[in-house]
Amino acid sequence: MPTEAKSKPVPARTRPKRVPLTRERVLRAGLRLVDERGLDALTMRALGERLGVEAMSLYNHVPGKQAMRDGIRDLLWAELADTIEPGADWRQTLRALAVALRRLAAEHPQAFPVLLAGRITPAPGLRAFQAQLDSLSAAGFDRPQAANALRAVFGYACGYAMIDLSCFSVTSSGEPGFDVMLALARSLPGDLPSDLADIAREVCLCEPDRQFEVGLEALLAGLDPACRTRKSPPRRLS
Amino acid sequence: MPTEAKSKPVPARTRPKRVPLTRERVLRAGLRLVDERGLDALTMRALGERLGVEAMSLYNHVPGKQAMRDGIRDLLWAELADTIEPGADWRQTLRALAVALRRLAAEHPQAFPVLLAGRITPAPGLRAFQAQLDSLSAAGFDRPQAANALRAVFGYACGYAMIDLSCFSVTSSGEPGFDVMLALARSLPGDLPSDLADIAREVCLCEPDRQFEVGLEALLAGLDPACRTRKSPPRRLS
DNA sequence: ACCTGAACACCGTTCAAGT
DNA sequence: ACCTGAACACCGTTCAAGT
Repeated sequence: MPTEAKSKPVPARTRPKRVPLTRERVLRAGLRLVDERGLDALTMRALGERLGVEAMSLYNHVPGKQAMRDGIRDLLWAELADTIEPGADWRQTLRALAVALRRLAAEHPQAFPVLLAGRITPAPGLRAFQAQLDSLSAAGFDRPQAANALRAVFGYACGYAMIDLSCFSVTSSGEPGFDVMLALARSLPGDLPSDLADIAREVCLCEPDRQFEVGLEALLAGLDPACRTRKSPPRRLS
Repeated sequence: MPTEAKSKPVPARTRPKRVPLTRERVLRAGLRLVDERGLDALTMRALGERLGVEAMSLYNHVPGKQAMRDGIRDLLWAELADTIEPGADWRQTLRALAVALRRLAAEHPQAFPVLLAGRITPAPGLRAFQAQLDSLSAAGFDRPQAANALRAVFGYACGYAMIDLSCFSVTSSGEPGFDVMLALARSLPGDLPSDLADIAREVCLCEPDRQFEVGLEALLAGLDPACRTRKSPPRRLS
């Protein structure tokens, strides 16, 4: 750029460039704030400070705090939708939804609960649901069956992920390492009877990654419409 | 009682009797407040008013607001534990846990999310888990298998219940009545493309009560240790 | 022992004023 | 068009003071 140092003096202080605020930027900073310091730390003033601006400026881009929470929720839904990779058959498609949900929870441990806070699923989520339902329809599910299967898998994955969060806040990776044991021990209240502490350990230290899939496969098998037409599953002897 | 109007004058105004405040009473009023007006409405001042007392008095019974939320969470766990009716075999036991969870969500639509808010399950919940694990052990599950089955069913029921809450905030009972359709239509944002509105209707209006059990039975079938020892489920032809 | 009034720091939100 | 200062009502919490 030859015309660089021409017209304006550009006073030596190359100030932070004044990146303009925008709804998108505000919401994204809000999500980061929640992820790092928890939902209670999401404060107009704290968020303003993080963006180098007074709290009142945020109202130029987001109508209020409730709207900000809704916006953050929409960000999560969008991230979920972008993360689902379409599968070849209905099983793959539902599996992809389930693992995307659990990955979302792992990446936003503190923000994840707001995903389900609203009363209705926002548009990006509905679009993802649409793709799921279409895949199920193509595989021979009628529409109500498809909606049911979607609900069941979505619920399973969500609930499993939330339990991960309340047990494995430290780490959600494979082996029950020594550090996890230690962190768990520290987080148990001191006055807990030792038999109950054992229970807590048992429930927390099973292999969540593998077992998540065991349960998921069980669910998928049970949702197969080919299985559900026959009334009693056991083999006939004739 | 013959000695009734004896010693004290009992001045005509039979005042509200001054029921003494207590930790239990404070927490229970807090739960009711959350159920009626939402988690954001849980305020020391509002709760004090409801109890006929200034906000600061609450600190004599509960150390602070976070402790109050924890206490409310413990109330929910206790109610869950009291609501589970022990079953004859492991299937019945897990079923009972699942339906108790979903009933809890239906009875405390606004408070239910705080059940999973904490980092660790409180004692009444652990005791319920203990009973579940014992039942599973007795049925031939080894301990890790038992913990896995518990996690899977708990997660499924929780997640399913949360979806109920975000769809059926109006009513969660059987038939998709006209009022539900109406309420749903009202809660959909006006600018939602009509094909996405159709998706929302499909997902919300399936028969959640019946389908909850379909998914649950599928899961239970898949968790049966008798099924999981064989590697590939399809029948052998020999 | 339990409740209260006054006080402090902090929060969401509004609005007139700046540029 | 976007940001700010001052202001208001409300919140959590502390503490000395009442009974």
